[in-house]
Amino acid sequence: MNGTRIRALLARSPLCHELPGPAFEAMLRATEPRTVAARQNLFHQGDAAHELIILGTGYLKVWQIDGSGDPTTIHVLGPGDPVGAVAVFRQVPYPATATALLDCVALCWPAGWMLNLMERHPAVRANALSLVGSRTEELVNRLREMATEPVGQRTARALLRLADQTGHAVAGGVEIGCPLSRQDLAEIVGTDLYSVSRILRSWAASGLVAAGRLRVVLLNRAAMQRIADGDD
Amino acid sequence: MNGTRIRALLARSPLCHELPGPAFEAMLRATEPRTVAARQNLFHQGDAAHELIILGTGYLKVWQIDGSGDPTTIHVLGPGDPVGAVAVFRQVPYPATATALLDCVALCWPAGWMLNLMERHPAVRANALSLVGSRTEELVNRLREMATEPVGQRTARALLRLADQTGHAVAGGVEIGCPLSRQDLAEIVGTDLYSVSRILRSWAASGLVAAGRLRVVLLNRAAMQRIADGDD
DNA sequence: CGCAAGATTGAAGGACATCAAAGGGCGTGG
DNA sequence: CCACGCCCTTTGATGTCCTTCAATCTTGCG
Repeated sequence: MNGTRIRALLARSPLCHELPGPAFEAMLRATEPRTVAARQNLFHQGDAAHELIILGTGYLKVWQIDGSGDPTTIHVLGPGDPVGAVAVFRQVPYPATATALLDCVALCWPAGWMLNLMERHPAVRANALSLVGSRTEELVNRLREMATEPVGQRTARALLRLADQTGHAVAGGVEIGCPLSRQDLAEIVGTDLYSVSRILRSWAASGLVAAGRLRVVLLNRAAMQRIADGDD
Repeated sequence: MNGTRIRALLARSPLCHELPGPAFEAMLRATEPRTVAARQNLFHQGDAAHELIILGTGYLKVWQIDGSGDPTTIHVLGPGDPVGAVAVFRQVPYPATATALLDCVALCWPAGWMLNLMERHPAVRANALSLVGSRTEELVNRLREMATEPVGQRTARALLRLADQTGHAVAGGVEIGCPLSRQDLAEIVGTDLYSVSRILRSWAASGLVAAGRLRVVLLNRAAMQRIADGDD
């Protein structure tokens, strides 16, 4: 990842919005890029939040494991997304584990450096607040869906979100941009891999999606949206 | 609610932590207390967030309704808790409805006044950030529980949270401090009132709780904690 | 006393998780 | 280059937890 691309990425990052020029340049100079191979962890649930991370390239999932060993995926994040920023700003340990779905480049800043920047530039804190706010809003939606909607509907929502976030156009539809197994999808939706497999299969049969190994292509967005909205 | 009590309440409020004395006094002077009768709404999903609210007395629930009319309770809030603060700071409409469970006194400040205070005092924004952060952490936990745990376990967790938050000691146990019907509990747990009724009844039979009309008393906290932890 | 709101209980059915087994792709190493 | 093995995926059978529907009971209050 070269300097020009990093600059462009950072300029679009929610944390740098309305950041004064000199502060932005300082961030650019201070970044410590780090590569993480697919399936490796960027950090682990319980680790001290030493550094602020903005994902440069690749995709990762942020997930938690509960008392009985059941994993749940909280977020899937892509280029430009801050990772674990809340923990850094609150100065608490990471509440979840971040695992690379693909080889990733992570832009890192030491936590102390970033807190210092925040003290000197209110815009950073304002951006952090608005970032956390929008994440919270999404979590509330997920919670409501989990509480009230059946598995099929939640799966449709997950695919639509992933398509918006990571999708790229292919012949006839939009392909989810990161490799997700049925198990991965199950951990996002809150079910098991068997249910996901059956649902995808039935949608494939009716031409809604094309499903392959670690791969899903959305073929009919409108119909998927209707399912997500509960208009079975 | 008299001035002394308001002062004490505000001093303990997470939003006022480390707020300079003069700013604190200004907040005290600027507050516009408002009473809200039980079952009335403080604000409604979609309303413009034109005031910041800190609950003075009483309890309220913050809830959303989904496309098919199914309600979900996001939070139960009590004295000292900010209500809808995220929407005010982000300057977006309230994403949920706040309904009083009891007669309430709400301390209100015009949104503009509060945003101005925030511009002048970084501590306010810092407090807002840490508040949203902790709410987010709780939401993530709720999401994980909703995704992986059975109804009984989630109900146990809800009762424990409510006891910690609103409970007061009574003969033999801790009584939940706000009146919640089986339907209310169901909307918190993510199930229906019939399941809640059956669960509470079976727990009452084994001496874990005492359940009455709009009333639950936790009689055996340790056993309830074991259920919440999945050690059936 | 009677009504209304809340709570309980039973019966029935369905959606979904679980268990078990077998069927593909893909990379790797022989 | 082929074959082996691993991981991902599919599919069937089975069971159960939970929702749904319907009816009755309880409690507090006007």
